[in-house]
Amino acid sequence: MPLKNTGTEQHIKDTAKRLLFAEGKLHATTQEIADAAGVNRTALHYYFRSRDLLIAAIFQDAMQDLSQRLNECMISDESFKAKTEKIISVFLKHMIAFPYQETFLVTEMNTLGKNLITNIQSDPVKSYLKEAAVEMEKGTIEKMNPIHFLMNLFSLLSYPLIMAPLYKKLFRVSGKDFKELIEERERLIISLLFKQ
Amino acid sequence: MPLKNTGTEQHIKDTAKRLLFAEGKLHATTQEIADAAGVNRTALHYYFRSRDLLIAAIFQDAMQDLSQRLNECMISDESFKAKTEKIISVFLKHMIAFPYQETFLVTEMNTLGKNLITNIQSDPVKSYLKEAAVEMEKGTIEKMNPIHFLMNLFSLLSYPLIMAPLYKKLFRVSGKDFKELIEERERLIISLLFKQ
DNA sequence: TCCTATCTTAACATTTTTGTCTAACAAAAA
DNA sequence: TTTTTGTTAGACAAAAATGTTAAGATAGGA
Repeated sequence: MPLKNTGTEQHIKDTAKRLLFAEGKLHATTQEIADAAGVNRTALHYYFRSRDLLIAAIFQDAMQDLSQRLNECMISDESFKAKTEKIISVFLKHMIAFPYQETFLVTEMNTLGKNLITNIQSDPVKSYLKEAAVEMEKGTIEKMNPIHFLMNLFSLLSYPLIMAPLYKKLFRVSGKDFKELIEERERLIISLLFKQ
Repeated sequence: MPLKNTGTEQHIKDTAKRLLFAEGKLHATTQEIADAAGVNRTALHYYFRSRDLLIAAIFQDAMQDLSQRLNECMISDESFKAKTEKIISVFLKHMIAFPYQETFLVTEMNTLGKNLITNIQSDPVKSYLKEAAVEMEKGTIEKMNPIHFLMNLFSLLSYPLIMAPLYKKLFRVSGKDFKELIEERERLIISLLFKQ
């Protein structure tokens, strides 16, 4: 709780978030982060004491942010399909902004991540899964373990963005064309998951 | 090219592959790799000169291995659906054995990966994509940019395994149950991608 | 005006890791 | 038996990165 809030602490966090989760420089050193933020390296220690604490802070921020917005989608008062469309929209925006956040999570799961993951609320997810089961009974989506439905949804959303740098090379697609491909997926995923 | 082939070089590679790509210890030090292989750290330098060269070697091996098997599926003499089933089977086996290899690729794309990716043959992929387009005309799969079809396929295959540690916690599923879930996906993915 | 939180500069200690070198040794090959 | 090969052991140099500390500078608030 700083008395004079100069915004430097937040600026450092934002910069670190951009470097790691947007640009994919997962091994960025404290020096690189400080340089990118235009502050002295000691300022990082002044605010966060250690690199690990800074990283933990930005990861927690990002997860908090995303999971809250997803929870809002999941417990909203709309139809299952409308909810799913919102989830897709929210998640896709997040993935476009921070494509490396999930990769970071996977690589650091064994070390930093352990505690952070347990913070994820699972109640909204459970209620969303229940609704999926109802839809399966109604026949609007194919019958399967609802967990499969969720895995399918997030697979189709996340993976192409995680692999974007590879796919651009492999398919020889420009950044602009790839962006268009990704945008197309919003309705493609819906039409793949829903029968009607 | 050792005169007496004692298998130590291969053993080191296999161990490194297991540590990094199977167990996900992507930051394993030369000491840790040597210990896991039961050899002296000097032996690593004796065979590979540097950590980077060792890593590059195992990554190239693994990519070579996988892409060759996938290419065989893609250019085989079977129906499109049969090919796709084989691709799923081959890729799933690989992902189960080395779930962290793709994550490693993503994190190291900017440094080591640059050269390695260009080695990927894209001709079999191109011919597979053409066949997909034919199937779309026939109506056996939904009409879309064939690149979407391929992205969908690999998304549905890869992502759940990349995220396995997270999903197990999130859904509170045991390793055994999760393995069953993954095995179910083999036919689930087919039924999702093919209309008939 | 004085104080204090914010932030810089600079120097330095520490740790971690990589990579190198040399000596030694066992076992197979010549 | 001698040589070569594969491998260990130990010591060490060098680099990279983190973290600490002390000494200011500066500006806004009391």
